[in-house]
Amino acid sequence: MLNIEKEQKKKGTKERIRDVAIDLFSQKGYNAVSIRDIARLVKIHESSIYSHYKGKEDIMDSIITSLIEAFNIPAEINLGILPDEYDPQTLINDATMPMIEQLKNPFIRKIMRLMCIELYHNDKILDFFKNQYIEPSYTFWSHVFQKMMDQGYIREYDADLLSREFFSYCIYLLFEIFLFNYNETEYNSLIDDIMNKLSNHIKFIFDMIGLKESKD
Amino acid sequence: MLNIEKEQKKKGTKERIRDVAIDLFSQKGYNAVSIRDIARLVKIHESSIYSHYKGKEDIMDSIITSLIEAFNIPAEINLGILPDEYDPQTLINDATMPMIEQLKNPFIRKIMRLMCIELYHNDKILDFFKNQYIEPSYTFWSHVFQKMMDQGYIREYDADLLSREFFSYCIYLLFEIFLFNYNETEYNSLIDDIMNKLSNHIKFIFDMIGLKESKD
DNA sequence: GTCTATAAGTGGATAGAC
DNA sequence: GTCTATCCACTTATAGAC
Repeated sequence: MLNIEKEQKKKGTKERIRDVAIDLFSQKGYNAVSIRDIARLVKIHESSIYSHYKGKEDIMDSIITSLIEAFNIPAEINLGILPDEYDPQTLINDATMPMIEQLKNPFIRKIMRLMCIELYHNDKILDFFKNQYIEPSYTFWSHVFQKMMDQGYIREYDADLLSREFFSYCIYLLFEIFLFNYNETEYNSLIDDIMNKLSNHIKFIFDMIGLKESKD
Repeated sequence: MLNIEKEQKKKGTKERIRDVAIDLFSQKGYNAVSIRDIARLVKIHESSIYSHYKGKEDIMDSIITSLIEAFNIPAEINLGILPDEYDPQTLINDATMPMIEQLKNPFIRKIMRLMCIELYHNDKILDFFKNQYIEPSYTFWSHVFQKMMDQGYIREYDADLLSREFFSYCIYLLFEIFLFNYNETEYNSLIDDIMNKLSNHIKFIFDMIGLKESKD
């Protein structure tokens, strides 16, 4: 029992260190934050951090693991989630909603912001972003558009190009939010703004690629 | 005469410091580079740097001035450069060519990379990027598309939205190049890749917004 | 303008008492 | 597991000799 208590206390501090580190790293960037800054906010001595982590980089590695878990992207794309009969616009809305939902979670916001900020400086983040986030998304959307074409919902067009046209804008929005329009205190209006822009983008794509008049 | 010689020598060192700083900052980021790193490469003592700049931040400020000068964006948009009769695709190509040309200049590449990397960490860069680069570009392209509509080259559509659809992708490409696909040693194939993607994007926009069959 | 010398501070990290 | 004490490498920056 006493061991379990100790274990929980230990685990608690370790997580507090990680959470404070996420706060600081996502605000100031990895390089601008010191072990001492973290220790000060956790309210333990800086040397105590080394009882939980090997060092500063070890904390960052632990955060990156959280990042990967938070996104939890399946290795293989499950296209079974796409019903055979479905209104394209609704489908896209449903598929982009998780992105909006993620933005409402402050932990995810911090961790996404950290990802954007440290993308260039951290090889592990870069690898995750390129190979586990961007690339599978392009593949996913390519399949979605191909399916829509096969079912006659949209005009025939290169599915990979369509996927790029659609999803590149989503990544652009990611950078717009976290690199050059970030305001944690007003994230509600920020989310409204993003939803509005995303909605306009989807509207544009379907105004252009939809069947409408041209089918007759 | 002797004064001029001294002046030139002084100016030479000052510029060498700035150039080395651009190299290092754009590779490692501002925080990861020390005055000593710069002095070592310029082959002067670190203290000598303070004869030319007030300190590290002063060097960065000087670089930001170069950045602003390099882009040299006019305060007011000159739509006179747009001829009245012009093939839309060619017009867009001509207007995007300067972007490609800029990428061929190694100095501009470094300074753009630095801009992307330090966007979040540096308020002056952020201000330049948002207010002097992004915003005027959106306005410019909005006017271009409006003019095309007025002349009947493209379908009627919200010009601001079209501008966003077109130019957001350009900014996305900027980040793709400098944040997550950068390779200075193979920048030739990189430029080919960018030209290809940009060309596909322009093709997409005009496949969608062009008159073609629908006018008949 | 460049150097030496040095100040004064911050950084990450470890040893050992409790 | 947390603390005190300490190390030492590295940082920006200045004063003053040449």
